[in-house]
Amino acid sequence: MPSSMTDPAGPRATPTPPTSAAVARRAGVSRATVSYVLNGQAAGRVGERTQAKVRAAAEELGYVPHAAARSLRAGRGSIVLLAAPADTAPAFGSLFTSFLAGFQTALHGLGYTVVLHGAPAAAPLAAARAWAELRPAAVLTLDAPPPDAAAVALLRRSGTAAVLTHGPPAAPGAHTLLLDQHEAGRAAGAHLLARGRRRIGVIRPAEPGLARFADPRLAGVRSAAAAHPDAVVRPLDLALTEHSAAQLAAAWPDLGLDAVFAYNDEYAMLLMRALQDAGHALGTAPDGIGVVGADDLLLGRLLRPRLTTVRAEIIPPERIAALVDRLIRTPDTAPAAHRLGTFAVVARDSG
Amino acid sequence: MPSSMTDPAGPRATPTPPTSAAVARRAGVSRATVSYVLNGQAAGRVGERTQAKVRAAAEELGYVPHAAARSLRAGRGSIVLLAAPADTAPAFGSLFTSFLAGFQTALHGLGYTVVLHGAPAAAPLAAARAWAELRPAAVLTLDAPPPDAAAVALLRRSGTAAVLTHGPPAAPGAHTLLLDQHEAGRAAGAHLLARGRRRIGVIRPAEPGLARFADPRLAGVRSAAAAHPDAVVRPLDLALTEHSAAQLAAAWPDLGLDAVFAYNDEYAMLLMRALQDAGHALGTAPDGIGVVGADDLLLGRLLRPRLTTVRAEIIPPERIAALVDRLIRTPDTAPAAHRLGTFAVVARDSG
DNA sequence: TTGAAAGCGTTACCAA
DNA sequence: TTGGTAACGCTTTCAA
Repeated sequence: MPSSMTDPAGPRATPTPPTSAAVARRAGVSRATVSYVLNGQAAGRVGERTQAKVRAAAEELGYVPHAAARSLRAGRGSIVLLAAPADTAPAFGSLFTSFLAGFQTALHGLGYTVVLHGAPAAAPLAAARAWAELRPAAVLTLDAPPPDAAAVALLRRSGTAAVLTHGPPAAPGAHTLLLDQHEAGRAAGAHLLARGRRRIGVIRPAEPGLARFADPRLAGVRSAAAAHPDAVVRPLDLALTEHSAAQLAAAWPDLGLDAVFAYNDEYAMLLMRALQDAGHALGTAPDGIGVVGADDLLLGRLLRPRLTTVRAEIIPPERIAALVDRLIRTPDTAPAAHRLGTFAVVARDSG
Repeated sequence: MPSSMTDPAGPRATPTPPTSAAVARRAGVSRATVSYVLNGQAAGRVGERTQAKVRAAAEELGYVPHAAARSLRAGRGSIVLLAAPADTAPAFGSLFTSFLAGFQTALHGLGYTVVLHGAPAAAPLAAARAWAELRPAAVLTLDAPPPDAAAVALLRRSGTAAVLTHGPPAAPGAHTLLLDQHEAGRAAGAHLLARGRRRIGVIRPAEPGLARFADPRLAGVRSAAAAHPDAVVRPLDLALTEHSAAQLAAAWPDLGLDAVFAYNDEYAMLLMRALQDAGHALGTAPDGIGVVGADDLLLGRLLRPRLTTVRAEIIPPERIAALVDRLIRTPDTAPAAHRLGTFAVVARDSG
């Protein structure tokens, strides 16, 4: 049976993938020469004819260098590890997806490989150990709780040049990418107060992963209200279901509130529908309930009244990628906080 | 200066992270013994006292094994590479985010590491080469266009046990995870036709990455309409902006349509709002325009009329992870198509 | 212009 | 019960 015969089941997994040694053998040169040619270090060292032979041999064999072997030898890897457990992703929502895509592409352009690690949030130290096995150049956690001092120390000692967390809070020894949710609440609260609202409800989503964002937002509203002696702030629990929203709407008259900060645009839409179905007026209508969402989704502009919302102005993922790259190159940079963005109110008709 | 003094700038990156050799030296044993102890192969080979010494030394040094060195030695890696370029993620939407989280967690539980590779969709062969450098156990592309025969062959030869693509179409030599968009269109079309609609518009999103899903959906509606000689199907271009929707709504009377399949719930919401603002009735109202969306988002239940939608019943990510694991273990399984799920209409009031 | 050899961190075989 | 040693695939210094 001729070896050139095609396997009808398609290409099979070769027991041993081609190595640079195989290329060298086929081209009749040494492994060193192969390395020089294939890494562009051949100028003035290897003859033209030899280079051509090497390239041809590599091509014919379908040779692809082995990244692990290379970085083992080089002593430094090019992995940027993104730690984002399963229950975090929904919390970040569609913003997360698009951020991830841009961030990933930017890092790729800088020569890094992004590894997504969805460790089921175990003990911080155990998680850090699992990450450290990959010898990442940088670790970026979107996780809560953030790594503690011991976890950061373990990573640093195992060669991780930069550890970044998404905060607040700040993790000791790590850089912090700061997006202050408190500020979102403060902006929403200040806006409603300036519009004359004084009895403000604040939605606390029932989804557990969101408490991390919701609590500081509530505190932000409270801090805005502190300037007005007659202002009242009241937390309201709400799950992302029609049933939960109907319950809240039914209880509304007893709450005596004139406005609500709905955590985000989706909760806002859900609540607005339930309030309207229960016969309440919204926005600037007489006795209308003021509603403010967050995230500035398209749907907010399609609602009636149009939804006032708090928008996060996030710095572009390319800049964050560049920051990570810089921190990797200067591993001894003192840990600091880096502002990820700010919040601004987009005023429409609902509040 | 005592070496136990804490560095005020936090733990610094050690020039050389601790290796198993360092642990051996500290414990006064050989590297082999360390390996046995730390991998649980020590039963009946290494004395209790020695084991304790080794563990203590590893702990004190903060030793963490080097995954790349390990898999180099083992000859097989545990990476599952997920190829999803930046412009694909938005196309999959929030469904993608939640799928990704579940899939990732499931694979992690099976001992794999998920690597996200957002190669800016270059030539298929170049992309395959970049993937092959990581020597992944499996490659799963969500990418369009799918890898061609040469790309698949390159991966297989470099040791990738399983290559999976998301289709249709099927890629030669690769397994296919099948989610037939044609069926979604057929289901929507059949539903509208059964409700007596005959002049059906089909939204074609302007976003380029979506054509891949939109075109088969359109074809599906057409195939459903083929059974009705008097049925008309007409593609309608729409971007995800209020302006674009307003344009389409303004042109509506000239189109002479009585129903529309809006690609998904977001486009449906956008279009419904624009049609309502232009004075058109929707759903079962007299002369109401029938609207069908897709994805069964919460927002569809909040619209008025409530949105009829096509829902994908996707098999759970754990099952897909198990499939990938099985294919890795039996690398010579003949390429086949695996159904990812089916589509069903959720009938509400809009169409 | 090319090749030989060392070494990155691991594990597994074989000898002591 | 333990240790020496080779090998995984690659790059780079040094010598020819």
